[in-house]
Amino acid sequence: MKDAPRRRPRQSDIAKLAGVSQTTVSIVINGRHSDSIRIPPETRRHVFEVARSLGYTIDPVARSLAGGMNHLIGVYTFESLFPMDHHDFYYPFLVGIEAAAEALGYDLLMFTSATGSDGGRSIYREGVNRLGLADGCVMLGKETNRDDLVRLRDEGFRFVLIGRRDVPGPVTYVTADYANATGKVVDHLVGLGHERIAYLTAADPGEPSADRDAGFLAAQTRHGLDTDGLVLSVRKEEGPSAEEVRRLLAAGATAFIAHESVVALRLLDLLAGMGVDVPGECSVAALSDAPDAVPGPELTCFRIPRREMGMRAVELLVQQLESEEEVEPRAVELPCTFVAGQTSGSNRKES
Amino acid sequence: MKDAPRRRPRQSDIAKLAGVSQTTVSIVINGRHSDSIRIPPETRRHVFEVARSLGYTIDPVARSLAGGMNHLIGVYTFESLFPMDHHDFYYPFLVGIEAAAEALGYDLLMFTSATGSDGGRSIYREGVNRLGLADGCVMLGKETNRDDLVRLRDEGFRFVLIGRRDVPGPVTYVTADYANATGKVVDHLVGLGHERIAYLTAADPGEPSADRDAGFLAAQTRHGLDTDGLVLSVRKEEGPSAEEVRRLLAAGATAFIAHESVVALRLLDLLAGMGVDVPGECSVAALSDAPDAVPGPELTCFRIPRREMGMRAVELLVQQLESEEEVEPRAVELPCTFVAGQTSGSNRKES
DNA sequence: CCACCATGATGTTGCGCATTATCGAACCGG
DNA sequence: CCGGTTCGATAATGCGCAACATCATGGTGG
Repeated sequence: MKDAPRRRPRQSDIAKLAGVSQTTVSIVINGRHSDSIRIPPETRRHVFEVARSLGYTIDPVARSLAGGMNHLIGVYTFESLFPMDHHDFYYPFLVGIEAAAEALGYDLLMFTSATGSDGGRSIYREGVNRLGLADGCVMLGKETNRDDLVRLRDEGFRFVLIGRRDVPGPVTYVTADYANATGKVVDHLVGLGHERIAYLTAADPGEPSADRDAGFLAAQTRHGLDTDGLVLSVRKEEGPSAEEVRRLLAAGATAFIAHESVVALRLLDLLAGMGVDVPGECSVAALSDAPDAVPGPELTCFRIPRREMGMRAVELLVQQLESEEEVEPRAVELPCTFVAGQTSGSNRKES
Repeated sequence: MKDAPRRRPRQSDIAKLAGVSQTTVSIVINGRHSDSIRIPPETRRHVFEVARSLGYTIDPVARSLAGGMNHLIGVYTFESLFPMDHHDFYYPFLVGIEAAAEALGYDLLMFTSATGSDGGRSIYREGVNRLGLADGCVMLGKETNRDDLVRLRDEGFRFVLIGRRDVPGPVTYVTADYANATGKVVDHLVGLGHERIAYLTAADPGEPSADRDAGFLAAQTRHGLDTDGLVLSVRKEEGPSAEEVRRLLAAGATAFIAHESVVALRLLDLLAGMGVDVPGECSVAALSDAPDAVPGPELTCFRIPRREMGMRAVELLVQQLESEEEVEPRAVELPCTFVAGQTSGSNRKES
C-alpha cells in the first residue's frame, strides 16, 4: 500500500479543502490578523482544523526564502571544532553559544567542510564563501587569517569574533580582560609579600599574550617591581627546563607567573623535584584557567569566562542581524574571576 | 561611504556581469555540465571569476526550495547539545560526526531552536519542522519521540538514528552491540570463578537497557547461572541503597554488574564503606564506559565506540542522500571493546 | 437611492535557485 | 546548397510562502 512518496501538505492544500485562499491560510497560520487584516474567529478555527487534519507543518525553507533570514548562526573555527585534545578548550564556548542561540531562536551552522586540501581551514574555498549560508557568524579559534577577515567584512558579512583581533578597520569581538586579570594576580602575589616575581611569558605571540604582557607591565610599574633576570619566554609545548628554573630561583625569585596553566603545572613538578615547597617556599600562578580534571593542588590563576563569552558573542551578532540600520562594531571585554588557589602563599624570605 | 545594506549577490548578478544567463551561472556553479549540457572551460572560468569577485555564495534556502541539495547534515538532539553535565556523553559522538562530515564535504547544522516552551525538545514545534533545512539528519539523544520519528519518515525526510529505536516501520540506525558486550562481561566474571552475580538493571527503560538485559539473559542461560534474589532495578540518579547492597551480599553475591557506570562507582563507595575489599572479596563491573576523568580504580566495563558510531551514522546518511534510488534502511551494530579494568578478580569464596 | 465605510477576504508578485524544453549558430557530408 | 548534428547556450516555469494591493459585499447615514 505504499503510494508515491507522499508530498508534504502545503498551504494551498489547506486552502482548497477549507474553501479559502492560500493568503488567508498564511495569515491564519502566522496569526497575522490585526485591525487592518481581519479574519473572523470562525474561519480561523476552521483553517486550523483542516491544517491539523492534514498534519500540516510550515516549510521553513520557503518561509525563509520569502522572508529573507535563515535564522542560522554560523560557527566557524580555524581548527577542528571538536578536537580530542582541545576538548576543554572549545567546549565552554559552545555551551554558551548554544544557550544563547537557543534562547534567541537561532540554529547553529557548524562549518566543517571549509577545510582545505592542506588540512588548514580557510573561509574562501575555490573563491566561494561557504559562510554565506548563515545570516551571520561567530568565529572561534587561534589562528585567524586576517586577510580573510578583512575581506569578509568588506563583503558586508556580519560576524563576531571570540578573542581580540587586531584587524585593520573595525570589527566586533568579545574577549576576556586578560590585562586586568593579570594585574590582579600580580596584586595578589605582591600582597603576599613577593617582590621578586619570575614571569614566564608565551613564546608564540598573539593578542591574548600581548594583553597579559601589558597587564603585567602595568602592575610591575604600579608596584615598582624589579624584574631583572626574571623574565623568560617559554614555549607551551616544552615548558621551562629545570636549568632555567634553577637560574630564576638563583636570581631571587620567590614567585612564578606563567601564561599557560600547563606551564605552571610543569613548573610545580620541577619545583617539587628540586625539593622546593609550594606554596611554603615559593608561589606559582597561572594566567589562564587550569584544566578541570587535573589532579593536584588548585592553581592560583583566573577563570576565563568562556561560557559567557560565547553567549555575548551570539547576542551581539543577533543584535546586529536584527537591527535595520548598520550597527557600530563593538569590542566587549568580559572580566575574569580571580582564583586564589593553593599554590601561592606569603613570602617567607625577608629580602 | 556607507551604502545601503548591501544585498547578497545572486546568480543573476553574476549573469549580468558575465554576460551570460542565470541558467548558465547555475550550471557552472554546480558543475552540472555533462555531455548533454556543455559549457566551454573558458566560459566556466569567466563565470567563476565574476562569482569570486562578487563574493558570491549559494543561498541554501533558495536551493533547498528549488529541490537541490544543501550539503548540510542536521544534528538533532532531544536534549541540549552541549550540556555541562553530559559533557562526556555527546562529545565523542560529535567528534565522529564532525570528522565524517568534514571528510565527505558536508557542513553541520545543529538544531538548537527546536526547544519547546516546556524545555523539552520536539521536532515539530507549533507544527513547524525546522529540520527541513538540512538534507538529512543525524538524531542523537535519549528521549526520542516515536511519533515524531514516524511522522518524519512518512514525510520522506532522510535521517539516521544513533542508538537503536523500536519504531514501527523501517528506520536506519547505528548502535553499539550492548548485548554481546554484556555477554563478554559476564563471561569474564564467570571465568574468574563467580557464580553468584548480582545484576543491577536500569529502572528507567529504553532500548539500550533492553539489549543489555537480553545479553545478560543469554549469558546467564549459557553459563547456567542462578540469579535468585540477585536482580535489582536501580535508578541512575539514586543508585542502590546500602541496605540493598547488604541484602545482595547476604544472598551470596560475589560480583556485581550494573548498567550504569555511575551506579557501579557508587557501589564501589558503598562496598568500601562496609569494609568489603574490591576486587579481593568482591568484583564490580559496569555495562557502559566510565567517565574519563574520574579518579579511582579503572572499572571493569566496556567502551562504547561513540566516535565510530558518529562517523558511521554520517556515512550511512550521506550514502542515502547521494544515491538516486530509495536505499533500504539499515541497522548497524558496532562492537564495544571489553575493558578488564581493576575492579574484578577471581572468586575466593568457594561455594 | 446613492455615497461611504468597515468587514472579510482574494489575486498577484517575487524571494533565488534548479530544471525543462528549446533555440540559434556553426560545422559537415553529400 | 541543404538536412542533419553537435555545440553553446537560454527563456520560462515552479518550489512554498509572505507581502502588497485590491476587491466584493452589506450596512448606514444623508
